[in-house]
Amino acid sequence: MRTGTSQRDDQRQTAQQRRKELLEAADRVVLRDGPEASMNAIAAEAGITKPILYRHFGDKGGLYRALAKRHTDALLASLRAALDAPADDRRQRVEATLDTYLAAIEARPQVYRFLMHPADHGQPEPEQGFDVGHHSAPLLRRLGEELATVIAERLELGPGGDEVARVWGHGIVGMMHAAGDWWLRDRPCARGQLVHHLTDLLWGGCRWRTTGSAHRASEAPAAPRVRLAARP
Amino acid sequence: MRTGTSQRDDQRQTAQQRRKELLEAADRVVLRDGPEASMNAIAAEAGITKPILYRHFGDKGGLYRALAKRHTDALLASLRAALDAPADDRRQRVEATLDTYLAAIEARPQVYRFLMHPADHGQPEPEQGFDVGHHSAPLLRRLGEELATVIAERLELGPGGDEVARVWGHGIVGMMHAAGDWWLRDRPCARGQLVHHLTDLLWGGCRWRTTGSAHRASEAPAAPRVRLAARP
DNA sequence: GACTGCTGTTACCGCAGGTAACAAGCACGT
DNA sequence: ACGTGCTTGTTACCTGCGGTAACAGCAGTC
Repeated sequence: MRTGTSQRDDQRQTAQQRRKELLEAADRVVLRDGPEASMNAIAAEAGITKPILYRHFGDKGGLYRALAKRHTDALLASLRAALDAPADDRRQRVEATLDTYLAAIEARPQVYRFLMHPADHGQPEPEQGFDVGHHSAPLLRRLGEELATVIAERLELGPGGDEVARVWGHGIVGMMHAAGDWWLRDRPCARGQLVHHLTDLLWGGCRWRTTGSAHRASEAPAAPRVRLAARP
Repeated sequence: MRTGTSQRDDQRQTAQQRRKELLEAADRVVLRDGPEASMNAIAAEAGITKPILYRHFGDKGGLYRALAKRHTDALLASLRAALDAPADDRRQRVEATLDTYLAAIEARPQVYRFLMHPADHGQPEPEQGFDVGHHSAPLLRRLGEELATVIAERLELGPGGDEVARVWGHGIVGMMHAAGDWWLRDRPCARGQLVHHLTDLLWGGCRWRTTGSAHRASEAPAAPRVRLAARP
């Protein structure tokens, strides 16, 4: 066994390499055909047959998990960078982070679709694909938890602050996701606009400026004006 | 054959009635077996066979769409009620709405799972089910648009306000959804707590109280203290 | 040469969604 | 009475998917 560098290591290395190749092939297929790509298609793209895929990744979930991890890690890294980047104030940092996320999903919507809605049962029905929906994906969880720790670090929330931070983390991530998802489809405005609107919301936008129809006019003390005019 | 209950009566019923019965049967199955219920199972529960289901609903998506519409409409109605209910201030109304949503998904998680993540491929793997995710479902879109109109009505946002309202609508709904999804699984706190934390967030919570680690200490002017201690 | 561990294959299973094709009951217009 | 047509139901099948034997080569090691 232990003789020299050995065949075992070589084998493992080639196995890793092979795995990487397979992942890249899978990536290509998923990006081309969408998340509903079949194992057969992926195997064909890789120039092999199904059982090999299963030997490497166990089952379809395993493959998709591995595939998702790469993209998730990449996205998370850039988000962390934006979150840690120097900025004049927190608002700028928040805007930068939101913008990073939105830029990512804008640049590679296919990847985004795969990470978020991998179960879309194909686009044979380009109509009002009801899809019966699907749900939020572990990526969102990871993002939520990640953001929660950052919030807990950065804001001093006192006792019970961890709980608050987690709620806020998941809430903010959900806001970002839903708004991004909707924006990506309807494209109602420029990215920068969306970022500003979302930051306004996070900055308590829906707190001020009540209309007369509400019971008490304004409970906002010295409300810092909401910015909503179009910006250059 | 196998008249079972009452074939004669069934025969007399109109297509609409039959459809309703089928939907109710499907509902039962989905609530029992989860969203991955097969057409065969649903047909069996209804005491008939597959082709009939297909005649009534076209395909599985049609059935699920019809099924989802009922629950969606119901949920939406109660949300609208909460949103329109009399309250002392807007914060109370927001809290009531959030609480209504969370109470609904808490009371009937199966329905919620069906509406939001109907594609969950079963729970044969209670482990770290990566699931590869799924996505947000039209219900969220509908909620987002709905809330957007309410926001546009209730807050006077000036020119371009409709755009802001839509962004906020979808953002808030996403926040609610993601936080609820996470909360429903981890149950880290009582529902009321979650509601308060989320409202704090919406009220601009993440704006104040920066820690020293950040670059500039505090840009919050006369920060109204964030409420986060446990409340009765 | 026998053994091991990897690569790869073909051929199959079970089950899902979905679709003929055909059989029965009832309502008619003649 | 009769056929015609509609609806409701059936059985039996197709396709394609995820997943799994079982077997065939081809290293290097003892």
